[in-house]
Amino acid sequence: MPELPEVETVANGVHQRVHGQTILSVWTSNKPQTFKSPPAEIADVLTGARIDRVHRVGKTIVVDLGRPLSKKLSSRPNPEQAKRVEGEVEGPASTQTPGPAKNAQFLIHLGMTGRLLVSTPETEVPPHTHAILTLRSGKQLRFVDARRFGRLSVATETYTGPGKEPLTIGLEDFIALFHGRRTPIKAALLNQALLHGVGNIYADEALHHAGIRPRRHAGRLTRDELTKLRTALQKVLKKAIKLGGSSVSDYVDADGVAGFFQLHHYVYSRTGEPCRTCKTPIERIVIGGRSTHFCPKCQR
DNA sequence: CGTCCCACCTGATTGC
DNA sequence: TGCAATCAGGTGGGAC
Repeated sequence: MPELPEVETVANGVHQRVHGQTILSVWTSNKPQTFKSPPAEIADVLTGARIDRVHRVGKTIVVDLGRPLSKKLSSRPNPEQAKRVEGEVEGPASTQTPGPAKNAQFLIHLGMTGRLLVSTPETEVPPHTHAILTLRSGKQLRFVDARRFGRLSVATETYTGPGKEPLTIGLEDFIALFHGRRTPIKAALLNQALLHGVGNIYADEALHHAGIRPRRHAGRLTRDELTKLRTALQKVLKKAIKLGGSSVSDYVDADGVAGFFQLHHYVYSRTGEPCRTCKTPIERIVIGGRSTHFCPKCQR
């Protein structure tokens, strides 16, 4: 489910629930595909770290980690951690507890079905759970992902994502992204190396709002059309974030996905239904292997 | 290098 | 009802 608005909603919800807390222990599943960094490294970096901030870059949830200054971390000492910390240079070792290097980050990509849940330990662990972080408050942060397209990793350098942020990119930069590209504009919008965060739903919705056919070559769109497209994209994403804020809170509680489908789509998943603007039936085609929905009358 | 296409997975829905 | 085929909001790698 997760495109930029969903990921932002989840990140904000998780931030509110867990920021400032220290990670006491980490459990990971044995499904190697889920882990882009070795599970042992993830556990090593996370254990003892403090969650300073949870935010979003593109479609990735970024957890900024810090090292708590305090004395007592865990009741059970961990020899591996102790060894690693000795080797670190910064700060007086006596006041540092184990944890990541400065500016370390925990990166979570939800893939198609990934969920981040904040649960009590008593809550039954759902099927397809791949990571559990136990926090000092006693709560657990759990990563659950049935389809296993999601990915977990740690980074030591600040993660900036593969492309530009759709919400903040300036007009000239936006126009330049598409210059000379022969690929359909729909495919270009999905290319995370250009804009990161835009997925199938919001690409279709933005193109409809801008009145542009999804098969148009990106490089042949006029300045005027690209100006409209940027405005439409930002408007659609912002509106979805606003709606998501209230309806997706369940993502981080117990039961996941409830509610986000209330979103007011104009074309996505509305094949054959009347266009909300002109009543013409919405058409579905395939571009780059992705289903694509548009109004043949409103979009040219 | 840019673009296309498929594999990677499980589960929900559709169709026979 | 049962079961197989189809489809799903994402991405990375190999083919062209």
